[in-house]
Formats: sequence, C-alpha cells, structure tokens
Amino acid sequence: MPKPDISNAEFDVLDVLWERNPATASDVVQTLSSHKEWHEKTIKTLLSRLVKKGVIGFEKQQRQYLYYPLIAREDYTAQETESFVGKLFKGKITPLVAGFASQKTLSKDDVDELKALIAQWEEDND
Amino acid sequence: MPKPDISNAEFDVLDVLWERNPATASDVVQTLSSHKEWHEKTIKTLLSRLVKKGVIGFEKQQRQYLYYPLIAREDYTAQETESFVGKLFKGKITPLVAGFASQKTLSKDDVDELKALIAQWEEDND
DNA sequence: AAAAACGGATTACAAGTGTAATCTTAGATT
DNA sequence: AATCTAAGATTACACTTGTAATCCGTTTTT
Repeated sequence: MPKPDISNAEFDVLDVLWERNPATASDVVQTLSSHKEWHEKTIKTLLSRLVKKGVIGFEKQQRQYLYYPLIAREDYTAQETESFVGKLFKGKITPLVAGFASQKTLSKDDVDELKALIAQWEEDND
Repeated sequence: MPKPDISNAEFDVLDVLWERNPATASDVVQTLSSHKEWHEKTIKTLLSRLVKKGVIGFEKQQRQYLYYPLIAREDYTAQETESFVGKLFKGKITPLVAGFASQKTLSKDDVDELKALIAQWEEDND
C-alpha cells in the first residue's frame, strides 16, 4: 500500500492516539482541548480521514468507537526522518546536527547523550 | 512577513536556484530535466508561485527573467529543522540521531564527523 | 412519549498543490 | 512584412487540507 500522507492537523490527532490507545472521539477532543482551538466536529473529521487513509482503526464500543493507531510512532518517525534528512541534508545526519547545534544551543546533557550514542556505536562496530 | 510555506514541488525548483543563481526559467527546466518528469509549463508555474510568495525574485534580462532566491538555504534549512525536530522529537536532536542510527547504518565517517562536532562543542564550552 | 442531545456520516467550501494548457506579446525566421 | 515562436501571464482543474455545519439515527432526559 502506498504510504498515506498524514497532514499536520491529522498528525496532531494521531499523536493523541499514540499516547492514549484506544480512545474515543471525545477522549481525543478532551485531550486536544488543552492546546488546540479546534471544534469537536473538526476533530471528528480528522479521525474519519485518518480511518479512510488506513492510518487508524476502530472498534465499535456500543454507540461510540474506540480508535487506535495502525502504524507505530517509531515507524512513522523513522520514515519521516529519512525523507526529511534525504530532502534537506542529502541523507546525512551530521550536517543536520551541525546546523542544529549552531542555531539552538545544545545542553551538556544533549552532548553527553550524543557521546553515549557514539560510544555505543563504536562498541557495536569494532 | 509570515514565513511562506514552500510546497514540495516548489522546493525542488528553489533548490535548483540555490545551486545555480541566477538562472533563467529554461536553465531551471534543463537542470530539473535530469531527475524530474515535469513539463516546462509546470516549472514556469512553480517559478511564478515562488515569486508571488516572495521566496525568489527576478530581473528582466531582455526577454527572459533571471531568477534568484531571496532566502538562504541555510535559513530555510534551519527553520525546517527546528520545526521538524520540534514536531517529532520534542525539540531534542539526540533521539533523532538515535532513531536514525538504528535504522540507517552510520558510516565510520559519519561517526567521526559527529565526534569532531562534539569535540568542537566541548572546546567552545569549557 | 416527545424532545433533546450525542455519535458518527455526509456535505461544505475556500485555499493550497500538482500538473499543466491556453493566451498574449514581443522578438526570431522566412 | 507576415508568420512563427518562445517567454511570461492567466486560466484550468482535480485533489488535499483546514475547519467546520448539517443530517440521521439512537440514546437520554424531561
């Protein structure tokens, strides 16, 4: 199946389902109400579109539906990352990190974590 | 001015202008012909849209226009990176790098470059 | 029972996108 | 000079996206 495009608004809805799975439409509405100004109807529409795209599924729970994601966040993230890095950095992470570091300041913790990652890599590949 | 959205197709055109600046429409058409199946008219449309969005500018060169970018690739890249990392990784690069590394294999060169980056950072911040 | 409310389904509608085709006008060709 | 042509301007058109409103049937409420 051709990987479905997930719009920005749809993503926000999907993101809720990744956190709280399964969830009814009104669960999603409630969760989003804290940081989005969306009308309930809007969220219902987005849920329907995600269903139609095959991104989420649902089970009838009496009157309501219980929605749940059909794709894992990790998979989505990995795909998006690959295409993003491919598009803007010719597939190389280093320039991404370099550019990021030159703009947003890295904390010592960030750097420590990166070092740990590298150490791990070196351990695996020696 | 509100940062203009640049669509995917528009990006490919802009990308050519970042490489070859200034360029006529047919320069862009020729450059893109190697990897895109776009009709010349399509590319002209994209150029017009980019002009309208204020992303590129042009100077009349007799009959043709010479187009050139109005925003630097680095700036665009930095902004996109920030929003991408913000959206998918809560603004942290480390998990991005970790996820990337677990999927696409890093080369030794990649790792060396990352180490160099970190060394640089530590030198600047001690 | 009648009315109101709620849940999902269907419809709406403008702006943005991908992907050109047509129009217009000024140089290039014959 | 008449015509062809290439360049940009304008128009096209279906699909997606943001953002709901309306419809329809089933529970609640009164």
